[in-house]
Amino acid sequence: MRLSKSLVPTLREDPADAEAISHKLMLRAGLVRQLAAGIYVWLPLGQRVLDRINAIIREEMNAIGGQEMTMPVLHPAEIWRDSGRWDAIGPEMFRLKDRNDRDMCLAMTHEEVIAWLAAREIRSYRDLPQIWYQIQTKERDEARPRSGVLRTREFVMKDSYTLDPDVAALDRSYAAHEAAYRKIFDRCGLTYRVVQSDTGMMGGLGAHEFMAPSAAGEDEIAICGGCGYAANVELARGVPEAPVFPSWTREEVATPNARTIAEVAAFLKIDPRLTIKSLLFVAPKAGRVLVLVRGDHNLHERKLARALGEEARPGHPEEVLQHLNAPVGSVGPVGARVPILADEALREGTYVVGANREGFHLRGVVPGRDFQARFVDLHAVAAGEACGHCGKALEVERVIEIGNIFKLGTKYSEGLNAKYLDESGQERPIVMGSYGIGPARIAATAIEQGADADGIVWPASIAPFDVHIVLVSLRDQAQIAAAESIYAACRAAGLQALLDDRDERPGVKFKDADLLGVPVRVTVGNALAKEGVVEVKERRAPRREQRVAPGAVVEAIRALAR
RNA sequence: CGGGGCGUAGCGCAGCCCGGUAGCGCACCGGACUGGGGGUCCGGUGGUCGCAGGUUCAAAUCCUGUCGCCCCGACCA
Repeated sequence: MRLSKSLVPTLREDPADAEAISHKLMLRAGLVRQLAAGIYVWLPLGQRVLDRINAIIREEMNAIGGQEMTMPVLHPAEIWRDSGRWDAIGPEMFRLKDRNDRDMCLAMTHEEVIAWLAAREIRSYRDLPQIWYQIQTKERDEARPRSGVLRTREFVMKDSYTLDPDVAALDRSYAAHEAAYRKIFDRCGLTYRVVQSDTGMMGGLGAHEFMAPSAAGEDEIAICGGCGYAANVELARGVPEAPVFPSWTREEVATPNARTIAEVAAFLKIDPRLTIKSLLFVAPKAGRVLVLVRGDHNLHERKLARALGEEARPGHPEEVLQHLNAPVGSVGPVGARVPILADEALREGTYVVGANREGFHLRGVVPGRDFQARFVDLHAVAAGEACGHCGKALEVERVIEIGNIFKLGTKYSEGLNAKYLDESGQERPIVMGSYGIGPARIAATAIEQGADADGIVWPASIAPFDVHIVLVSLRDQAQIAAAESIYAACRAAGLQALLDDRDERPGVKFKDADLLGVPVRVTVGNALAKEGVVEVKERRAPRREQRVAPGAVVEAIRALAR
């Protein structure tokens, strides 16, 4: 590709709207442009990166027997009603009506279509297993699109779906996907971990996520250096260190104007770990619940939802006053006339809690003796807590979710009547799995993990080009001739080549070359006239460089790649 | 949905508090010089100041409403 004739709109300055490194660089390097919140145009260079990522995905999916297909983006409501998700999903689904006033929606994902198709085409155990996949656009009206292409409302996703006769076969399909995913992310040059993840409110038989460490990530995982335990913090259990409990006798103490844990602890001159945080939640079915975590801990609302079996919302201050007869800052479990859910860290010990009386707390409260509660894991795991398996300290790391694998089970096959006849002629539901990868997230993650102060540093496997040829001066006929011959030679050798043949000053060209991050740069400049050589230099530190005759460039590039 | 911030030329920003000719840098166009890390000089093009109302002799500036975008949180089956 010739830069002089291409749309590669590089930006000298950071765009005002971008925060994440990958977001800034994808805009500056001319990979993408934003059309609206969470909706992006992929420009030619960005498209090339996506194409290479998708090619890798296709190879590895085909290698485990995956069959690619194309599915509709526009769906009838009917199949979503059959699975129960038409009503279960809220405003995140784009909904519309056709000219005959029929309910339609835009595809957020394709379990329903797969199950619909399986219901029609799969009859016998002889038809199983199957792996079907697609690389297609999905639409989700995200509450908050953010971080460039990391979280968008319209995005391309590789989704595959497995159809198996039973759970044992599902386990094999699942393992095949995990192995394929490792190959895909390895080939894309990413650093990542595989962690246990939440199966969510919709159930499922198990799930893992592929998580790439990055400051731009939206998720956190807990990892153990000792035994290798790794899980999303939505799920991760840590054992916090217990404080030394004083031998308090139970008594009411005045705590004027002390409402927050920090204020109460400071006023009583005690460790915040000796206090209990009491939060009123309201759930649709369970009703009001008082939720307790240790003073220094934060409630993880996802864990609460799992414990309750439904989503709960924090109670309003008026509700707290009405049901507990105390303002928010003085609420506690003793004498509370609502069910109590307490974090496991509170099983042992003696604590300070709100007295349900404004301006007072109770000191010396013993869970189990002074109030009854159901104990479950509720607190968000923090770095330094002990691993539940081996006792070593856990680390907490910010990550980007680049892929997930999920054992669905029979939820969708039952809803959409996808059944088969087994060897004994018995009708049974197909057991499904679903497996996603976000190609745009792979691109953004590669930038997050590889970029330096000068710009993008692409992994060679997914770079938009293999070689970036900088023709320094258009006024030197010898340079032009050499650059053209190198460009032709690279292409003949099967290398994707970008030729910077713009009439720009050298500094501009070098800056742009660094910004674009193509793995190898070939500079055709002064050294040609002086010494008859061009420079072949790698983008990634330590930026090794070779000076070779124009005819030896392809060989030199190959040598650098080794 | 809650909290915060921002909409002024293609991009990055100043001007707004205190109403009175719409500015700067980069980019772009023409010219000259220059030519290995975003070069210099000269001359230009380009803006209904997000939109709609209102106040005023006069609104980018004050008031009301509205739309859009970003960040934090909630949400992400």
